[in-house]
Amino acid sequence: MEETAWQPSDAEIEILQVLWDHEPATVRFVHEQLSAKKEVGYTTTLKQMQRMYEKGMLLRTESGKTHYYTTEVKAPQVRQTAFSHLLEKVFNGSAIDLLLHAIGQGKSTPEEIEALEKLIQEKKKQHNNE
Amino acid sequence: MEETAWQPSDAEIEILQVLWDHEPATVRFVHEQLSAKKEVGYTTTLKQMQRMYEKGMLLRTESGKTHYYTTEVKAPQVRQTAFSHLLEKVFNGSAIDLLLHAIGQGKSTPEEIEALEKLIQEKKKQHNNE
DNA sequence: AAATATATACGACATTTGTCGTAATGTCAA
DNA sequence: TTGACATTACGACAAATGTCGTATATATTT
Repeated sequence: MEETAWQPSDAEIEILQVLWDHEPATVRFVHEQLSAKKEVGYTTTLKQMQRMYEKGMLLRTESGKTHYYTTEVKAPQVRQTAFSHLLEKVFNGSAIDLLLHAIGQGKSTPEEIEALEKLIQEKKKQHNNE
Repeated sequence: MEETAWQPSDAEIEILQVLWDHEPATVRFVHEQLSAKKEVGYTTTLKQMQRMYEKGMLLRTESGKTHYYTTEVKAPQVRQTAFSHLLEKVFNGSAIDLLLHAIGQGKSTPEEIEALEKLIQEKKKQHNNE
C-alpha cells in the first residue's frame, strides 16, 4: 500500500486551498484565484498542477482540451500531517506547549474561547469516564 | 535590516534542538546526539552546521581547530514562525480550528488539560477586563 | 477556412536541502 | 618528529521546489 504521508509544499497547499473550495476547477480558475494574492505566471501554476497530478495529489478529467482538476488529498489529512510535523519537530512532541503557544497568541475572540472551554470540558469528561 | 523570518529546515531544526539544550557544542557532540536518533554521516552534520553558520543561524568560536557553536535563532522565535506558518497556510488563519484540532488529537493528559483550563480562565479574565 | 485566442505539453534553470567523499590541516601521544 | 587522529574545508550530486519561456494542439470567431 502506498501511503499519502507526504506533505504538500507551500505552493501546493495554496493550490489545494483553492481547489478544496471550488473543485472541480480549471488551471485558469485556480491561477486567477492565486493571482489575487500574489504575482505568479500562468504556466507556473499550470506546471505546479501538472506535477501535483503526476504525484497523485490531484485528479483530472478533460473536456475537450481543458482539464478539470479535483483534489485527491483532503484538508483534514494535510492538516493532520502538518500539525503532527510541527508538534514533533518544533515543539518536541509537547502538545501542551503547542497549545499554550496557540492560546497565548491572543488571536482568539471571546466566542472562540468559549468554544474552547466547552471542548475542554468534554475532554475532561472523557478522561473521567475511562 | 534583514530579518530572521525564514524558517529552518527539518534537518536544521534537529540540530538547533540539540544546541538549544547543550550550547555551546562541537560538531562532534551534535553529531553524536543526532546519531542516537538516525543514521547520518559526520560530514553531513558538519556541512549542515557550516551552512547554518553562513546563514547566520549559528555563531561559533574556535579553540584551536575545533569550533564551538551556539545558536543565533532561538526556540521561541522558530516556534512562532512555524506556528504562524501552519496557521496561515494550512488552517487558513483560523486559530480556533487549529486549537480544536490540537485538542481533539487526544494526546493530552488530564494534567495538561487542567493547565489548559487555567490558561483559558486567564484568557477570559483578560477579555473581561478590556 | 484563416486568423486569433486558449490550454496544455515540454524542457529549462536557479535555489535549497540533504548527503557525502576526499583533501588539507591542526593536535597529540609515542 | 613522526605517525595516528580528529576537524574542518571543499566540492559534488541528486531530488525537490518555484518559475518561466516556447512550442504545439485545439477551440473560437470572423
